[in-house]
Amino acid sequence: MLRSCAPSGLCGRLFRICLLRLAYRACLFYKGEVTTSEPPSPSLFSPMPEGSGSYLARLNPEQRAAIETTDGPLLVLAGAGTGKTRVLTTRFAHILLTGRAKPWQILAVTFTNKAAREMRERVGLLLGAPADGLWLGTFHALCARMLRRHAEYAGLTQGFTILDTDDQLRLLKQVMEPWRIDTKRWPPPGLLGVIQRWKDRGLTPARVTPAEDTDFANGHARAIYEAYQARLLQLNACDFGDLMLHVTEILRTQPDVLAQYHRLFRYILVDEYQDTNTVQYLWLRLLAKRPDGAANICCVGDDDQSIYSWRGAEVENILRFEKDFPGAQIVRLERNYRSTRHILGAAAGLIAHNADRLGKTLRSGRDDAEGDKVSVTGVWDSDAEARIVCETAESLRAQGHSLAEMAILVRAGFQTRAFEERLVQTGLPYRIVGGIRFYERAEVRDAIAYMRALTQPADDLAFERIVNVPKRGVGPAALQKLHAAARAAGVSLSVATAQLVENATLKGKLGEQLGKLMTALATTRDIMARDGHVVAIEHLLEESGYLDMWRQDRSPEAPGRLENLKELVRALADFGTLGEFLEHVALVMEHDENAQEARLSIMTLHGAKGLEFDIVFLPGWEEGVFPSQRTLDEGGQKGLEEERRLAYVGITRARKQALIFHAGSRRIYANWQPSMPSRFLDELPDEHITRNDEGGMRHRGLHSTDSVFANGPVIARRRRDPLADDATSLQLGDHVRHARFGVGIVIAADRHHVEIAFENAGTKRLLSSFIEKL
DNA sequence: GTAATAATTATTTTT
DNA sequence: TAATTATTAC
Repeated sequence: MLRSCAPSGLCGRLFRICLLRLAYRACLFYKGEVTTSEPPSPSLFSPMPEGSGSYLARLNPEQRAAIETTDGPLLVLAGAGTGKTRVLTTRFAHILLTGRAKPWQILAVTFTNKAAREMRERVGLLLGAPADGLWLGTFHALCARMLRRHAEYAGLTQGFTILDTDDQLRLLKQVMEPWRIDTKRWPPPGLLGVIQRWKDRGLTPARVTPAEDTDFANGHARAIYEAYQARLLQLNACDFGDLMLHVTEILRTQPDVLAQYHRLFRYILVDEYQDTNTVQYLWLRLLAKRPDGAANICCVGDDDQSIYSWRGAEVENILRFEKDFPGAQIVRLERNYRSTRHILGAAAGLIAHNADRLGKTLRSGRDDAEGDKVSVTGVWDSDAEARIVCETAESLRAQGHSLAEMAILVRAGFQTRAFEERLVQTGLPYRIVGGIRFYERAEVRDAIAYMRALTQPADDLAFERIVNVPKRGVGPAALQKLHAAARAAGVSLSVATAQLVENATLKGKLGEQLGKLMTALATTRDIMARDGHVVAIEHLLEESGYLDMWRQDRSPEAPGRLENLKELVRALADFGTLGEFLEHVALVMEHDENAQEARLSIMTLHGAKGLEFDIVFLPGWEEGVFPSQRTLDEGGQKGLEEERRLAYVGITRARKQALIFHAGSRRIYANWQPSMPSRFLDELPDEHITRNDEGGMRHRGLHSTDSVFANGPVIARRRRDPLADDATSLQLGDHVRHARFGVGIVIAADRHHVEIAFENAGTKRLLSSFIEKL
C-alpha cells in the first residue's frame, strides 16, 4: 500500500525490521510461558521525579490531564486534530519515565500498523532511545503473538498459518460442498461475512445460539461455521478473526493464562476505541479488569469518527465506557490545532445533526487567520467535476502549494476513475492510495504460497494454489485423486503427493511434473539449511518453473510481475528467517514504495482517516453517492449518521482549504443519472461556506451543442447567463427545460432544488441552477 | 484441460 | 461500461 507520510522511508523500514526480529526472538525465548521477569535486553529507563519532564511542557491543560491521570480507567475523547497521538505517546513515555511500569508492562493497542509504527517511533523519540521489547502493536499482531505462545489451547501448534481472504473463501467453498447450498441464493462471500460478524462478536460456533442461525443458508450457517473451524484446525491455520477469537476464548476459559497477563500488564492504552468490535472489547476488558477490580486502562477515541460499523465496530463501546469501567474519568480534547475556523465551523455544524453523541465541540486552538471558507461548487456532471478539481489542483500548485499536500477524498472506489483519467490527460502526478496492494498481487501471492507450502506441510490451501501453477496437468480430476489419497492416508496434500510420486502411482506427464515439483521443494529445504532462505526461495521459484512461466508469458503485464517477484525476494532479505517474513506478510500487508516526487493523492474517505492535508477536495456530495444509497437502505437512520460522520472526517482532514463538489448528473455504470445535491450540504452553516455553482457550467456552455438529446449533458446555447436562473426565479407551474430530460413543468420548489414533471422523463428532483426557464 | 464465450454485477476494507 | 466469473464447446 502506498502511504506517503512516513518521513523517512528507509529508516522506518529498518526500524520495523529490527522490532519484528526482536519480537520474533522474544516469541522463541518465552515460548509458551508468560514471564514477568526482565526481558533479554537490559533497559535504560530510570524513574524520574513526578512532573519534572520537559516532555510535559507545551501541552494544554486537557492534554496534561489525559497524560497525568495514570491510574484507574480513563476515556479520552479526542476530536479531530486535537493532538491525540501526541497525548497517547506522551502518556506512554510518562508512565515509563515516572517509573510506574517497565516498557514490557504496558500494553498499547492500535488498529493500523501505521499507527503502531508512528507510536513506537514517537515514544522512542521521547525516551531518547529506540523503544524495544514493547507490547505495542495492532490488535491482530498482539493477538498473533499471544496465540503463538498458547496455540495448544486453541488446538493449534505454535507454527500455525494465518490465511488471507482468498484462502478463507476457497476453504469455505470446499467446506460448504456437502451441504449442497444454492450458491446463487447464498453466495459464499456472504456466508463468510456472517461468520466474520460472529467472530467480531466473540462467538465461537458453540456460542452461536440457534436463534441467530435462522437467516442464512436455510439455518445451516452455524453448522458450516463449525465445520469451517474444524477444517482450519486440521490445516493448523487460522483466519484473521480467529486471532482475536482464539485468544479471547483462551483468556475466558484459562484463568491461569489470564492471571499471567494480569501480572504482566500494568497499564493498557487503546487507540481509536470507537472502532473496536465486540471481541476486541471483550479482550480488552478481560486483560484490564483485575481480580481486585482495578483497571488501568486508557482508551482514546472519537465517537464522531466512528465509520467502521459495517465491519463490526460498535460505537456503543465508547458510549458505554463509564458503565463498563465504574469510576472512569473522562477527558475531552476539543482544541483543534489543525484546521482553520471556517473548516471547524462547517464540520461542527454538520456533525451537530447527529443524535447519538457524547457531545464535543471543536474549538480552534490557534490564533491565526480565519482562513478561507469551505467552498461548495455545483457542476454540470461528473466529467466537469473531475475537470474542475484537476484544474483547481493545478492552479493551486502554480500558487506554490505542493501536490503532496492535496488530496481528493471520494466516497467509493468507482469515483476515482474519472479523476485518474483526467489527471493522466493533464499530466499531474498522482497516486491512488488503497488500490491493489503489493502483497495482494497474484504473482506475489503465488510466490508466498510456494513459501508456505515449503514451511508448512499441513497447509493444503497453499499447496492447492501452487500445484498447477505453472500448469502441470493437475486439473480438478487429478486434484480430486490427490485429495482422496490424502484423506485415506490421513496426511496433508503435499505429503500424500510426495508418497504417490515416490511409489510411482502417478504415471506419465502428471507424475513426471509433480515429481519435479516435489524434488524442487525437497532440494529447497536442503539449500535453506545450508545457504539461508533468500537463496533457497530464488532456487524454488526457478526450479518449480514459476519464473519461467512469467518469462514465457507474452502479455504486457508479465515484465511487471517479474519485477514484483524480484522485489519480493529483495524484501525477503530484510528478515532473519522465512517464518518472520511470512508473519510480516500475513499481518502487515504493507510494502514500502521508494520515495517519489510530490503527488496528488486520491483515496476513499475511509482511507483518509488519521491523515491530514492542506487542501482537500471532496467530490460527489450527492444523494445516493454520499450519503450512499446502500448504507441508507441497510442502515436507516444509523447508517445516515455514520455517513455524516464520514463527511465530518472528510472535512476535518483539511488544514487550510476544503473544497466540496456536487454534480447535476453522474454516469453510473452505463447510463447517466440525475443527481441531487447531498443533504449534508444543507447542514453546513452558511456563514462558513461559499457557494459557487456557476463555475463549471459557464465553462461547459462554450463547448456544448444545441441538442437537448445529445449524448451527455449539455447546456442549451440559448441560455445567456446561468446566474440569472436563480432558484428564486422559478415558480410553481413554470415551464422549464433541462438539458437531459427535456421540457417539463415545475411542481415543487424550495431553496436549492425544484421538482419537475418532465414530458418524457417522468418526475425528478433537481438542483434549480441546472434548470432553464422557458 | 484449455480456450472462447456468455453472464453477471457492481460501497466503504484499519488487520 | 468494464471487469470478473461461470459455462460451454472443443
